[in-house]
Amino acid sequence: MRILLVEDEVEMAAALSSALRRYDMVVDHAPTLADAEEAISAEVHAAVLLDRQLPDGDGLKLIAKLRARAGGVPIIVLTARGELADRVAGLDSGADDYLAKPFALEELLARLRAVLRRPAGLSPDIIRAGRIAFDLGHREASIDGQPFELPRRELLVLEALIRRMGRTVLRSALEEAVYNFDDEIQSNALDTHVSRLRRKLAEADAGVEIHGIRGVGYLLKKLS
Amino acid sequence: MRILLVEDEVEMAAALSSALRRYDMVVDHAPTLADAEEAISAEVHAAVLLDRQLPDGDGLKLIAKLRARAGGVPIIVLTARGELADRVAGLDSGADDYLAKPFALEELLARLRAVLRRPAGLSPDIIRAGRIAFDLGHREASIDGQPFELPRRELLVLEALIRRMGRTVLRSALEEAVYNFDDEIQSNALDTHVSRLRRKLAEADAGVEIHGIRGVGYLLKKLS
DNA sequence: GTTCCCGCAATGCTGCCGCAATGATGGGGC
DNA sequence: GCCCCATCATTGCGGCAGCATTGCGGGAAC
Repeated sequence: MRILLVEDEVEMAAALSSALRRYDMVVDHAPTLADAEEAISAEVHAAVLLDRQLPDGDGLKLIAKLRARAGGVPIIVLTARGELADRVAGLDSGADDYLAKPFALEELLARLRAVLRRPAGLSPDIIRAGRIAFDLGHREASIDGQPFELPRRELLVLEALIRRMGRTVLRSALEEAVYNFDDEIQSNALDTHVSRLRRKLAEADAGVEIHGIRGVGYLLKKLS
Repeated sequence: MRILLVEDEVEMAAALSSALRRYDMVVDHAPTLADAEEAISAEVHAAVLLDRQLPDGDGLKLIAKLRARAGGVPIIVLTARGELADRVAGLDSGADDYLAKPFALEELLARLRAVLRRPAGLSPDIIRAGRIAFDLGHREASIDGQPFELPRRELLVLEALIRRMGRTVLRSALEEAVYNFDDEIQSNALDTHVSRLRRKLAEADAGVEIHGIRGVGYLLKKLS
């Protein structure tokens, strides 16, 4: 289990390194953003511990590169800035967890365990299909950077379909994605949403189409 | 996006529900462990928000069941107990994140976003045969990653056969797999489905063939 | 007040599915 | 071997369930 530790303070780095090694992890230590970039191109890591305050910039800048190069590496951001706004920014920038200094070593280890438990190969935050980009984090669709606004239910349909792009989505699964337990439905309301979404996708020339499979469900397909 | 909220305090539950709904999530609310168990057996949720202090026990007890029944559901534990030991216990028991009350709604939403960014439920139940992959969870077949679309009945035949790959499936067993009790059939309808499925398997060059065994049933065979 | 989402119902249509007819195949009896 | 019959395979066809689409009205949000 190889971990990348991006941290400039020598004492902190030494303490973390030895602690992680005690748990049978291999630690690569990078004191700067530049070192970190070199490290991620040379090795594949099981997780990244990332300090925000580094001599050559904010650690968050590294996240995009990590996502691009090694898609699903779990990232835990370490920082002295414990304010709520910062914590939200950390998570929203794509990190998997966020820990404010000072923290107990034990807690870091627990969070690391939690993050490593997750299945390997995370999907990206933004799914692209045809000319559509769907931002799962902020739940919004766009076409060529222009926001593609949809009513709530149609957005839910699109999200469910795009998450399983090119694969069938059972009709029942779609219903569950769109409707609540206590939402009672006695009509073909779902069909109408699919239909209206179809029309909008076509009008916007989105480059995808919704394909219905009789008796089974739907699937989202790239247009050839 | 369907969320299960396990929380007994009515005010807290109401606040969370409305907040989540404002972000276009579909919320099932369970005030007790018993309700929660019922909910997870009835539905598949994209994530679970779990309070620890419930009228009928510690919320952590639910985690094992969630893992057993719906493998990869992200779980966020909510609790008033903010002590370190508790937080570590929460994460180590299999939760994906842990949030101590009181927490800012914004932070919960950010953590939920982080956790939902992960791939939607990897279904481990995929059977491969020849060039075909059959996803039991999603009831879909694919060839070389391309969806292999089939009408419902033919899909059911394929599923029954592929589940017993290389072994004979009694004609009666096939009938049960494809038809309900109250479906009355008086013809060779099953044969027609087998036949049509055969043709499609051959056309798609699926690498398997359906072998008929006179007086007994059928079996699915790899092509040499 | 105005806008627009959403559920409902009516309509037309597509293609699945059951049926039956015909052809093919295999196994047993002699 | 040869024939015969039971069983299976295949194909065309028609009915109808399920899907697609559209207009409408209630109601929520602003």
